[in-house]
Amino acid sequence: MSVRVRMAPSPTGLLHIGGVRTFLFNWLFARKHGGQNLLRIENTDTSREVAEAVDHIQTSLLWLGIDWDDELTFQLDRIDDCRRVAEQLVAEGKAYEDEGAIRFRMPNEGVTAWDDVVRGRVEVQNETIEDLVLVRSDGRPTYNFASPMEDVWDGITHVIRGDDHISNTPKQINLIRAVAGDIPIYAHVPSIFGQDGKKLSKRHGAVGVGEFRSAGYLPEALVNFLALLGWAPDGETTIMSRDELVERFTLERVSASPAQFDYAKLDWMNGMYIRALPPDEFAHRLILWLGENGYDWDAELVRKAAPLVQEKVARLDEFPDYARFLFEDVEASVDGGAEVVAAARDALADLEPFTAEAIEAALRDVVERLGLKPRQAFQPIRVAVTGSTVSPGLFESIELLGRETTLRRLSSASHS
RNA sequence: GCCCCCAUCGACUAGCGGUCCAGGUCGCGGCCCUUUCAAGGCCGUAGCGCGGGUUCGAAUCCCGCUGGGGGCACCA
Repeated sequence: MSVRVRMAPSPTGLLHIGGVRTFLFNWLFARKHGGQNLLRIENTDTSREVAEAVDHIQTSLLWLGIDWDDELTFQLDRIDDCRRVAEQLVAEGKAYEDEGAIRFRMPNEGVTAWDDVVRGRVEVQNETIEDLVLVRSDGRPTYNFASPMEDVWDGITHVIRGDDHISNTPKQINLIRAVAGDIPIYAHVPSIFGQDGKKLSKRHGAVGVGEFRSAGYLPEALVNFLALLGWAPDGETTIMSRDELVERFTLERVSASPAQFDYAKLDWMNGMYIRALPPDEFAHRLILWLGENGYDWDAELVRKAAPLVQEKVARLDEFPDYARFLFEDVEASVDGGAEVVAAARDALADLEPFTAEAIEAALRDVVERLGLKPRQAFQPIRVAVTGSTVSPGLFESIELLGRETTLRRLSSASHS
C-alpha cells in the first residue's frame, strides 16, 4: 500500500515553527516512500482572515520547499458528509442525541491501544474516555469527528502529528472502528520548547516562518535544523542536503522526548549554508532579501559587496550593518589617529591602479614609514572610511567605495 | 483531582546489557591565524534526575519517586 500522509494546519495568522517541523516530518516520510503528502486546512469558517492565512501557509511551506500533492482541501467542505455519518451512527445506535448535539458512545470497558511509531504501545482504559460530541447543537461537526473522518476519506495511511493529540487518538480510533474505516498508523512527534524549556512563544524570538525569513535564514538551513530537532540519522551527521534528509529519514528514529529550540545553533548552521553558497548565488539571495525587507540598494553594488561579507555573516540581515557604508553616508569621526588617516589620504590620492592589492601596498607603506603597528594604524583608517570599528576587509572595502568617496571621508576624519 | 506522554553534557543528540571511566555537533573557555569582526585550525569544559530491583554485568530492562509536558470542551 502506498503511503499517504497529510499536513493539517489550522488557518491562524502565523505558521508556527513547531507545526512546520511536524509538517516537515510528514513531507520527508512521504517523499522517502514515494507516497503522497496532502495539505488539508482544518477550518471552521470562511472569513477573509482564513483566506489570508491559507495563503500565508502555502507561501511559507513553499518557501521551505515543503510541497504537497493534489489540491488542498478544507474541512468545512465536508461538513455535510460528516453530518450524514453522524446520522447513520445514530441510526445504528452507536451515537445518540444529547440536548441537540450528537454524541458518540465510547466503549465502557476494555482498553483502546495502538502501536505508536515513535512511542511504542499506548494503552488507554476505555472507562476514562467520555462520549465524544460529533456534531454541535448548531450542526457543525467537531474537530475530533471531522479530522478522523477526513483521514478515512483521504485514505491516510500514517497520521504524523504533534503529541498534544495523543489523548485524542483513542477517541478517534473508536470512531473510525465504528464507521468501519481503516485505522491509520500513528506517529506522535514531540513538541518544541523555547530556550527556557517553556512552550515556544513570541518572547523567544522568531516563531513564525515569516519571521525566520525576514531574519535572513536560508530555507535549506532552517529545514536542516528543524529536521534535527527530534530526529537524528546517527548522532554524527549534522549538515545534510534535502536529498540526504529524504533518503535517511525514518519515523522510527524520531525521538519521543521534546526538544528545545536553540537559536545559536540555527545561526551557526545558517552560517555554514551561507558560506557554502556559490558567490553568485549568495549575492542573488542577498538582493532578494534586501528587496523583501525595504532596502532599495543598488543591486550591482550589492553583487560586488557580497563576497566581502559572505565569510562573516550568519544571517542575511547582518549584511546591512557590514555594508551600509557603501550605500549611505557615514559619520566618520576618529578619535586619535588623525596623522595616519591624513597620510593614508595622501597615499591614495593619486594611486594607480585603485585596486585592493595596490591600496594594501600603499597603506602598508604608510604604516611602515610612520613606524606603527598594523593593528594601530588600520583601525583609524577603517573607522574613517566605514564609520565603524567592524567592517569587511579594509582594502577591498576602499576599492569598492571608490577613490572619490574614500578621499572625502579620509579628509573629513583627519580634520575632525 | 483523573488520564496519557517524556527524562544522557547548558542545548540538539548517539547509545537499543559487556566494545562507554559515555561519542558527535552547537555553545562556552584557551591557543593559533589575523588590518577590525567573523570564518578557519588546534586543545579543553561539561552529562546518564533519585531510589529500589533483575543480571556475572545497566546509561541501556522492570518498579517507585521526583521533575517537566499534554489532555480531561458543543477549541482545533
